[in-house]
Amino acid sequence: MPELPEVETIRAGIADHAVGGRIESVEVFSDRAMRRQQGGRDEFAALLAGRTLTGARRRGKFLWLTLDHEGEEALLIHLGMSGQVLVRERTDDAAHLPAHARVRLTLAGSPGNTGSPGRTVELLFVDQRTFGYMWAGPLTPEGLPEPVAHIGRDLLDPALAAGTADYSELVRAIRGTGRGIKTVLLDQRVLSGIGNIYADEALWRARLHYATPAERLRPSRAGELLESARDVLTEALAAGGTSFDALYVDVAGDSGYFERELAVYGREGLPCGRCGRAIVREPWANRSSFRCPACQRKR
DNA sequence: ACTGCGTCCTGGGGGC
DNA sequence: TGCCCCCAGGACGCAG
Repeated sequence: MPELPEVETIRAGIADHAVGGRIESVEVFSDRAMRRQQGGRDEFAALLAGRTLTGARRRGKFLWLTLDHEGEEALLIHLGMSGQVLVRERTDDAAHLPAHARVRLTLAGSPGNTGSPGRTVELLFVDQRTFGYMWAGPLTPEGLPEPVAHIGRDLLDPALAAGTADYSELVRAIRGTGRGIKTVLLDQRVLSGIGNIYADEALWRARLHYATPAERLRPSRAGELLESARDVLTEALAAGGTSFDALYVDVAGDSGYFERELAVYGREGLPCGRCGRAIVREPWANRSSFRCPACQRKR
């Protein structure tokens, strides 16, 4: 399930294997993947045709590829819960497209920084559960695609290094609400990139119960939680992301290896790595939360 | 203004 | 063995 580390892995893969390519054709197989595009698939295709991919950027779970005439327009990708991006040699046989292929871009020119110029590759957006989408359109003056304009910075953004003004503002924002701390961690407007898996992992590291009212955290405690979250994201990124059922793969089709590092998520009944108590799974906001009942008490 | 809940979707797996 | 229901979840829209 793609959260920040998985999306960053994909961003880096696209930078290596697709940026520099010129979009020769755009094939949209699913209107649902175009649901954020006002003008639908025709507008999407018209905007992209002939453009060259100049860079791959990310904020939280949002990934976008800048287009030539830098600073003006971009191709946005959100992976939802099951989205993948595959970049591979172009195949003519449409029957060999993966199941759930939603969009295919054919890239010519000089795609990637490792291959030889003149080859042709395809960038496939594959998404079984269809919560993901693509969108093409203008960048705001801040350099963000319009659907990203309201999304907060993420913990790998240098602007959120500990001690910066933005970091202090983030701590204030977190403590400025009585909502449960996990709800705040998942609010992409406050802080982006964290989903259900890494929220539970960060809370375990910080020994916090998910329902703790955010306003009850002292600034130092909020800071500890943020550093726990930053650590878990960084470690997961180093491992290439988390994968459970092959729904997530990187651009080459390889799965991540962070699953084995998880302390609580998906580990109901297994011993806590700190105290040995059995991890519990509890219904939370129409989903599940995993925690150690001893290390993360409700107080 | 702010919060929280329902909704979209698919296929794998468990239970009967 | 077969069928049905549940479950996973990101982000947004809407109700209160």
